[in-house]
Amino acid sequence: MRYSEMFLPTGREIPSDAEIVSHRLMIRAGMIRKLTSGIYSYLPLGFRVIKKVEQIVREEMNRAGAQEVFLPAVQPAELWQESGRWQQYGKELLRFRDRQDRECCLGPTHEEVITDLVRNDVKTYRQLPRNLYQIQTKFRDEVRPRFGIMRCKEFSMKDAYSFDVDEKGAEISYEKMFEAYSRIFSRCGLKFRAVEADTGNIGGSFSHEFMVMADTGEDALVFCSSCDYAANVEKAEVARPEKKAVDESAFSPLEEIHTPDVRTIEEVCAFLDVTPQDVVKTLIFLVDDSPVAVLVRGDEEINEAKLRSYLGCDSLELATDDIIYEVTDSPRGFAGPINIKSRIVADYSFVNMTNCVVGANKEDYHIKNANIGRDFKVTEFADLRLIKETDSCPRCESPLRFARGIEVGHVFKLGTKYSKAMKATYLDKDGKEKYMVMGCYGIGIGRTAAASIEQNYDDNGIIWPVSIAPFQVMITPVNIKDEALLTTAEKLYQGLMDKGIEVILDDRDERAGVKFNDADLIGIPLRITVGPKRLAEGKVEVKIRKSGEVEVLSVDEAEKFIVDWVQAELKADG
RNA sequence: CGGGGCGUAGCGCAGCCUGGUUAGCGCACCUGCCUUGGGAGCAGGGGGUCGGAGGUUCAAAUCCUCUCGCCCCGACCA
Repeated sequence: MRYSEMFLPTGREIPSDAEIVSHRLMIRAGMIRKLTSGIYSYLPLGFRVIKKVEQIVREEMNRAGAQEVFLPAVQPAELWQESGRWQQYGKELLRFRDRQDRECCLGPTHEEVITDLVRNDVKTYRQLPRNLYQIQTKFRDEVRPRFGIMRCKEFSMKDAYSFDVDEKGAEISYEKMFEAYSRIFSRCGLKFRAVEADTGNIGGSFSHEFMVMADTGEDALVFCSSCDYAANVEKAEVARPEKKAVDESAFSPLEEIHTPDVRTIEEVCAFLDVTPQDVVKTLIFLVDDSPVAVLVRGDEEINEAKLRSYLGCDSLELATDDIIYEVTDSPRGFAGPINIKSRIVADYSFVNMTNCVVGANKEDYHIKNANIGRDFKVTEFADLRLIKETDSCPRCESPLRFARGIEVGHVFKLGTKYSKAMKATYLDKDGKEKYMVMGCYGIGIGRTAAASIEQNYDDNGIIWPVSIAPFQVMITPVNIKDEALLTTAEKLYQGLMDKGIEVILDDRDERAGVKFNDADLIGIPLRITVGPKRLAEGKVEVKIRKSGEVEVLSVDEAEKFIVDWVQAELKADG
């Protein structure tokens, strides 16, 4: 392409509403523009990157035996009612009515549609396994879109769905996708890790997230320093501590203490001169409309994802003051397990606590020397707390490392969650009707592109890996009014295009500095500078964006160098 | 949904507190000259419902009320 003919509005100013590097650079490089909150247009340069990512995804999905389909964005409510998610999904699901007053939604994901499709056309084990995927616009009405296209409402996602005859088959499908994903993100030039993850809204038994390592990532991750355990902190397990023998003779007598206006753990510790390890934190949650008291040691935090998963509930939120009053006969800040009017579940951190401080369920009072068994009963213990730096690996007990990441892909073992709800069955060899076993697999296309920028940039702009670069080469004649320079640049331009190289000829009547800065900003991997000094010797310069290395070559040598270099880079990523 | 901030030219901002010529600056844009290896210089020029509505006033970008939008923090969430 000739730069002079391109729609490529680059900018020098840093957009004031962009917080993270990828967002700023995508705006400045003329890749995207915001239409409204969480909704973006892709300009030609940005769209080329998207297409590159999509192509890599297609190639690897096809290689893994998946087949591409294209499902509707608008979906009828009935399907979602069948799966139960019409109620569960919450406000992120954009619902509306058509002119016949039928309830519809914009698809945030496509389990329902694909399951409906497959149940109608797959009847026998002979038609299984199958894996279908699509690359399509999803709509999720995010509470707070942010970071440009990193978390937006309308976005392009590759979603794949596998259908198998049994768990064993589903396991194989899952492994194939896991491998395909690893290849995809490697080819996109990303440094990533797969981590165990919570299954959230999608459900199912087990999942891995593919995380691009970046400090600006929204997810916190934990890794074992010696074994290969890696997990999202919202999923990370904490080992159950050994239950110590209880010595009831060491129990001190219960003591109710007046603690006016003392509510938080810090206030309790200061007032009673104890440590957070001595205090029981009692949190009241509203779980599918009934209250549940959750106990955790005072220095620990509840992990709501784990709690949600343990309780198997649709909705979970911290209780309002009204509910707290109902359950504890007191305002917020004085809840405790003794005589509380709700179900109690406790985190493992609570197992070995003795003579602890608890709320009295009475305004302005706490109780000292509370003991499980003697003073109250707890029958449910579970791993409910957030992992922290001082914890050790739940698998091998080695020290842990923490880091942040961007979730670019997520693979799920769904089991029969959707096939049961929506009666997706097949007949096995014995003529018996069985539920298909499903998996689903997503990749955020735009997010993958943005994540690449988070990992590859410098003060001057983006540094694309060749595999997803919008163009591979930029030719920069330093002065287009110099006939010799322009002629040489044109010759290179034609020659490289003939060899299948994607190239921009910067034929603008701009000063060299402007062109260099734009080339760096939009991150083209190679730049050929055609200038008078070198051309006098019949040479041009080829500069490698990522290393800054410069090769001085004749025109023919430059062509060959570039073709070879591009091939080598593509091979290295693949 | 709670807390905070911001809406003035394509972008980045000043002016508002303390109302008063024709609403400014930088970048970008157009014309001409000049210049051409890391965002040049000079001269001239175009572009504004000051987010919107209502109100106060002789007079509103400025004060008041309502409203819409955007951003950040939290809550929430693949």
